[in-house]
Amino acid sequence: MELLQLYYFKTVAQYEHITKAAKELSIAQPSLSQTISRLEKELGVPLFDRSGRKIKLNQYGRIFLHKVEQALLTLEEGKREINDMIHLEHTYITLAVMQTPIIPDLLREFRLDHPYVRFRVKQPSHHKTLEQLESGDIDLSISASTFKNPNIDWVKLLEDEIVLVVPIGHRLANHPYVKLNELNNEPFILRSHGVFRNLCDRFFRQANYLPDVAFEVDDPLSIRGLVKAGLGITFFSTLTLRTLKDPTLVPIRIDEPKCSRSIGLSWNKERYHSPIAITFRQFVIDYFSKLTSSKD
DNA sequence: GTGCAATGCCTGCTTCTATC
DNA sequence: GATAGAAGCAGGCATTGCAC
Repeated sequence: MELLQLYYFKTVAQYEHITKAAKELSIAQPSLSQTISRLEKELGVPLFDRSGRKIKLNQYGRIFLHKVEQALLTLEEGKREINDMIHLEHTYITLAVMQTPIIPDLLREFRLDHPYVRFRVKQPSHHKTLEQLESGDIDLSISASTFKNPNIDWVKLLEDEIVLVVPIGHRLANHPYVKLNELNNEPFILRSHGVFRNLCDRFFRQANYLPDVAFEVDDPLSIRGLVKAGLGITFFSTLTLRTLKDPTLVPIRIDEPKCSRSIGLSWNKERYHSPIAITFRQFVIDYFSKLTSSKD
């Protein structure tokens, strides 16, 4: 069995059409037909059901295709691993991150010691992040989400407290603590959708409190602007507030319910990770560990 | 009639083996 | 170790057979 046969089989399986697959592979159709026949002969079973002019992957073909894809992927990863060893200075790390101002600081610190590393930073949805972790399109994800997938490893980086934020001079600005259900129709400015909005809605449900959502905004900068303009109050994570360092925004801790989220690092343990991606992974864990201890 | 998969035969390349 | 011939194999062209 040869690698070429496997590439050819994969292409035919994708198209379920020998002529189109041959065109794709830039070889003659009879040649491809024979290659598939030889492969089937070697395996001792047909990989396709032939019906007239049509060929369709059968149960053996589907099982074999799955194994072939795994084998070809492993070889690709092997090539990538060797390439990484040769061209360390051109290594890319692809990162999915939540919207938080701490990420630029994290990347800046890492690049002080590793200036040759290039980053691709994405902000995909929860669903897309899982998809791309599975496919290996992203190396790591830093987010408040966890993924229900046995191949995805997750490490908690920190517990990020969520606080209420009011503008300076607000009637609540002098309160060290508040209870959510004691807010008395304060207008809220919230994200229109997404993970953080879902989190806020969960807090409201826990407090059995129906909020007056005056503004739903996509952009966090706009939320900040609206709060500063005195148009409402909002939730911020303490992590975000620490990096914002904005004296016109007053954080108030929420006494009830307990409002926080777990920020974690996720990666696909079944996929190949370049040495520099593994170095970065450990750097992120250490960075957040230091951040947590400095906060205490 | 047309389109498509399969077959037969040929060519060229690679690998193996024997010989020097 | 180098070289020449044999064998095996992949792929191309021409063609066939079959389904639509």
